[in-house]
Amino acid sequence: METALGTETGQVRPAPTLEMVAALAGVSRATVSRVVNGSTSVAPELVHSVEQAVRTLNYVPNRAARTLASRRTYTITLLVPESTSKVFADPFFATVVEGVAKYLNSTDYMLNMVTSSEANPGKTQRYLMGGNVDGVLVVSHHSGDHSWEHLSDALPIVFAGRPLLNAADSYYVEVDNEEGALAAAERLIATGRQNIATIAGPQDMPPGVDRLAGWRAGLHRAGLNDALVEYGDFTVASGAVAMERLLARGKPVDGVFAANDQMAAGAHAVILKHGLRIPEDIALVGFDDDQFATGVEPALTTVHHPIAELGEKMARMLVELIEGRATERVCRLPTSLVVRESA
Amino acid sequence: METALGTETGQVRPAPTLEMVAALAGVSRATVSRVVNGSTSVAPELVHSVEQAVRTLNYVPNRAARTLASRRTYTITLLVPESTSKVFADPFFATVVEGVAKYLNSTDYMLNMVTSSEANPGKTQRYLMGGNVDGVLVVSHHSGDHSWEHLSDALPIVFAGRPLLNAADSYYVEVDNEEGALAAAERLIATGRQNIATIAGPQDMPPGVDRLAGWRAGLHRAGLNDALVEYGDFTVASGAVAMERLLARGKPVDGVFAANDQMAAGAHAVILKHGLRIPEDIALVGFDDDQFATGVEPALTTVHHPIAELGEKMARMLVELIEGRATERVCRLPTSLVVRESA
DNA sequence: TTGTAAGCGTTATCAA
DNA sequence: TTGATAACGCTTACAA
Repeated sequence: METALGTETGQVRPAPTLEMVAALAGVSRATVSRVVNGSTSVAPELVHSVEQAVRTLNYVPNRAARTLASRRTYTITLLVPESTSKVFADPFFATVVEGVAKYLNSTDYMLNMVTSSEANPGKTQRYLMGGNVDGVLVVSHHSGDHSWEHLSDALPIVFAGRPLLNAADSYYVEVDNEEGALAAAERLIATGRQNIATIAGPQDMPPGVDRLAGWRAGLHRAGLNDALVEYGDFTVASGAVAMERLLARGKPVDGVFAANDQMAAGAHAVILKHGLRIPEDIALVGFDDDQFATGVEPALTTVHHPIAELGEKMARMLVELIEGRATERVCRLPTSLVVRESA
Repeated sequence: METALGTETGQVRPAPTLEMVAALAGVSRATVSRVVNGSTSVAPELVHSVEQAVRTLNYVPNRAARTLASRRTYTITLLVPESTSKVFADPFFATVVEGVAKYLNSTDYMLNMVTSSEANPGKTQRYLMGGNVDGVLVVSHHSGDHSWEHLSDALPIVFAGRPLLNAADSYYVEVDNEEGALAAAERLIATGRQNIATIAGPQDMPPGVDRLAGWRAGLHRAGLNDALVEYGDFTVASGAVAMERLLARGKPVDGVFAANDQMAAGAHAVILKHGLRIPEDIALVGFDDDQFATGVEPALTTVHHPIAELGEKMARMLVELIEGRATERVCRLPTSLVVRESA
């Protein structure tokens, strides 16, 4: 019968086992295991014949058996905070995953995604703590969810971005926000601006804090006043509102650094709406170098945020942690200024 | 020493085993296993005491052991075609994943992502065929990559969208493209349009074909001429070009159905550029209901494509297949017309 | 309905 | 350097 029953879909031939390889190569299973795992202490000729056997049998080790015996899973979990069920649509998240996947592809580790489900809050926890995973990657961009920071007691774990809590003993990768913001301020200064404002991000998020600090540092170096500060929440709308407030102060403004491109885009629209020119009247620099930077006209000069690299680096650090190799606890990725038309 | 060496980060207490549960509950391991797996033939009181023990021990089954013994992995792979390393940034893909993850969260299955790496073409294949996975989900949106269609001989596999090859014996979920396009045409007709054009998608992709057919069906029912057809490749730019050609024909056009919102957005810009009004002079209907539909002004009337549901349904079908429960071979999701301003 | 015991395919320990 | 052999934690006949 040609129904939809899945019964017939199982593997046709059972996968070859280590034992079959051993038989074919005329050695013990232990030796095959050694060869497969790259142990050095095997005679070259045996290595050769084992490899031969592996190839002709098309042998591939059974992960479950290997995990059971070695107590290593070769699995890395990407933990997706439930808060945003829309995370996947977030280009930041997507790009981090891309980087993670890219690096992991060069290793033996598999990536598995778990979204901590609202339906079953403890399930994720038990899964992670239950020895089903070698390590965890946490990506909670611009979010207040820090519920997983304690996990690090039980499992190697690397965060995307400096965690709010326990930053002192967490492993994480972040972009050098302060340096990037400094470069942005310096660009504004280099183009001759004297009255430079910033639209800062939330001060309860590390990127918000660091980017403001970088901007301040730049202005101080040039001996400029750093009083022109308005705050937003990283959304386009908040950037527009902040820009309106900046203009409403009645003080001269000829340069603005927005702490991300979305807020810059909001400011951008407001500036034009007021009949001012970019960059002639007001120069504008953003941060992130995402689609919002090129989605406006004139396009934004901005600070490039190497997101895919961040993902790659996270994965690399986690693997090093898992394998007990020394690794730095925090990695700060360099930024670069992308000069377009707005400044 | 407080170095970065991962050695110290392992689990503190070893996870409780089935055997410990059995001891605590005063039954055999077999009985615990039966209870944990929901087997019916266990005395209620034993069920109770086992569940109690499970809870107090916070027992969670070891996946590797379970897999090894049962030869079932409880793992589903999301296969990401290598062609696009940027898939993750594709909102279609992201939304499908969201739906998949949502459904899988209600099951025992874990989701694991593999991007078939260019570096190691056979690796993915061996992994999938090596009994490491119970089933595969393939998402290759708008892509010509059909390299995995043969996998279905060895493994349950469900496709997102009707596969180009072997559609007759593949399992897949697709939106009802034809019905959606028909509804779009009918909307145009209902608003009194007489000269209705379409910007069709590539005719070597099922959605391209089906949406054109649906549009034709609508026009035929109303006794209208279906000669106004131009083709695009689902990009904004191609939509603009197609619209220019439509206008250049010199024939009256008062309604346009674009086979996706991106092409509609391209057409949208061209129509306005020609000094024509939307919808007064030309009514415009898109397909997909994505960000491009609301990103233009006036916003697009369009056909809603339930992408997250598509992901959910795919996962559900795959699990049914894996577990040998009957499931339909193809699922066609209904669409709905979203009326905004453009028609 | 319950328990016993034999695997499942590796890795790891320990002798040789 | 190599090979027996005992785990690893669970499922599943088969017996009771």
